Amino acid sequence: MPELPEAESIARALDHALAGRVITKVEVFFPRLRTPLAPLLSAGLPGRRILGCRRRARYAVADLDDGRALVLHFGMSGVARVEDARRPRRKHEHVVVTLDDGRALKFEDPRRFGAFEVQELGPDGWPVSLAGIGVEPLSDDFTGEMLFLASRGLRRPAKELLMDNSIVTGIGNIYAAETLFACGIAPQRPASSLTRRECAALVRAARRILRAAIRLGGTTVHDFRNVDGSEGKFVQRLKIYGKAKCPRCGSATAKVVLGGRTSWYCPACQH
DNA sequence: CCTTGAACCTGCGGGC
DNA sequence: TGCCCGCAGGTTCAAG
Repeated sequence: MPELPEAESIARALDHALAGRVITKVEVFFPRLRTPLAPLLSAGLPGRRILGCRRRARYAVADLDDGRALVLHFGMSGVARVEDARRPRRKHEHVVVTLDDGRALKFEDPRRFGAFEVQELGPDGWPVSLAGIGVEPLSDDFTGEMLFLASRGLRRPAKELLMDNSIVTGIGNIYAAETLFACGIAPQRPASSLTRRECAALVRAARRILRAAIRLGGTTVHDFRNVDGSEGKFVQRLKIYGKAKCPRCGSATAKVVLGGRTSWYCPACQH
């Protein structure tokens, strides 16, 4: 479900809701998500205070007062909620972390592609499992030149370049499509065919679109919900993802499957 | 190394 | 109404 703007919205809301709270109880209701959940039960979490929550890539990282962190990934259908602990459990609520204020952090994920782990922080201050992932698209490290260099020698489609987490993190199927449309670049163009100028334009467009999406609380197409249950309003700003007609020229959009993902584009505007 | 495809899951909407 | 098919904001691993 979430790409970077959705994960950012969740992490900000969790920071507000969880900072300063002490964990009183941890329950799991399914053996595993993407990884086993049993380690949560033997991690000695009750009594630990949560310092705050931040985001890296599509992960929400809730720091604990003992140098470890809760690391959440939302897969395709994961939802985090903070609500009254007495509220009855939903069908796919797999993890419930009860807090000292009578509320609970609840992780719901029907498809179970998500993850909920406790991890040590590495020397860089981030959970060890996040080492080696690509640059943050909203950081100064994401530049046209960097993207251009990464694209050299790659025959893979330009869209896969934008979605490759080992290069740049957090741009998923929706925002890759929107970024390519904004730049007039066809998603199936080989990455190696991108010019310096085009890479610079892609970087500018991606940053602008991601920032706007964060401002609107992300994009809700199907399942995504913010921590308070609200929907992401950027869905109203989508120009090409899921659209039948191009908003720029009015011609019918086309779909192509790249890397197993449906990719919308305008054959008239994107080359 | 690079690229592709499959695997991991449930739910929902459309067609018959 | 019920069944089958295709499709959904992601990640990872194996094989060519």
